[in-house]
Amino acid sequence: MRVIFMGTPDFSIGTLEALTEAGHEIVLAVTQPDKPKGRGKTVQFPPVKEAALARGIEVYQPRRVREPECIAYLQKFQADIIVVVAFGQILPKEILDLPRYGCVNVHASLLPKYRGAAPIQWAVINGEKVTGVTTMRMDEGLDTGDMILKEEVELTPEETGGSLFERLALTGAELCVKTLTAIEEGTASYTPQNHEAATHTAMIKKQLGEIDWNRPARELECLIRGLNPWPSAYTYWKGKTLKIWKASVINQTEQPAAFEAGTVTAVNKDGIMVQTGQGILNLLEVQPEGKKRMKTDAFLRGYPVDTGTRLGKE
RNA sequence: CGCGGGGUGGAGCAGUCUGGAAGCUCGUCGGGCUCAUAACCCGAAGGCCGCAGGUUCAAAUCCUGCCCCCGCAA
Repeated sequence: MRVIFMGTPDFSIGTLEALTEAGHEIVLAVTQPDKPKGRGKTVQFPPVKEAALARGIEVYQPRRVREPECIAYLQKFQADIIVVVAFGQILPKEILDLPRYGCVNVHASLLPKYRGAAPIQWAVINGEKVTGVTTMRMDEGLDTGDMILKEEVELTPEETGGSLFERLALTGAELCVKTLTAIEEGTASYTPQNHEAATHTAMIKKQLGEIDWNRPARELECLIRGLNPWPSAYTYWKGKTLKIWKASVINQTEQPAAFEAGTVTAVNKDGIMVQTGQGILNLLEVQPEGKKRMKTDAFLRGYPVDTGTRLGKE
């Protein structure tokens, strides 16, 4: 099929590649405009742009897709279908109705759960056991379209936002190819979502990673995994930020907390034990400001931490 | 030219301001003690102090340029 592909981050690339390999003709890749990023504020291409250019695919980066000239431009390509994977802009009805087969979206959750911006990370943060990918025929709502295919993926106990991201990107790519095949063959079925059961996720903000030690250790451990590798969970130590990359929950029976939340209760080769609102969290991998991430025992060589130290904002 | 921290034996750090013997906590190797140990004791190996140039009798330390890593911000 003649496909217009819309996407922006790394997550989208797998699908772009898979569609190409499946023999579809990507006639245009639409992605967000270049933005100054990183330390030197240098302008960088969105990942999808890089991938598209590497394959000789034309790239289009409209500020707003709903502008009339943008719609007119897209129309010229006479695409059979538009595939949208984490594009980052809302599509107006004019575009949704443009191609013969409409617009298909690959969403990284089991709809109708986790509609919205960051379904992958939220699934980890919330301690879900299972999540997945859903393809749907887009309508004007936010992830409200009729579902076409769905595939479940189980989370591992060590799952991080990053690892799940990679797995779902692969799953999504395969599922998207299957979806197009079904559409092309006329065998696709469209299942309306149960809107009553819908849940929504907010965009991940950096501040979400600031650890509130009053929360249960179990929740914090999920938060740490979900926000790894971006934007990471962190606390404060001696006035500087200390990122927490890996931690484990120490089983603690009904004993009442002997320390205030955020207090280091013990330090040894196994890690740094921190009192939380419920249970002890053992810090296994950390990163001081300006330094690389390191195992806790390495951290302790150069930065002695005493029992009783308080973590968090002063 | 967005702001800032850092590059010192295998790891993490101190030393740099106030130039003048390479240090700390570990790891590794050998030996000892011990029923035993991630414990303790003794000993050893391992560093062009990111790279290049400059100042100086003398540079990890001061000056100049470059490379690399990282935090914030976006």
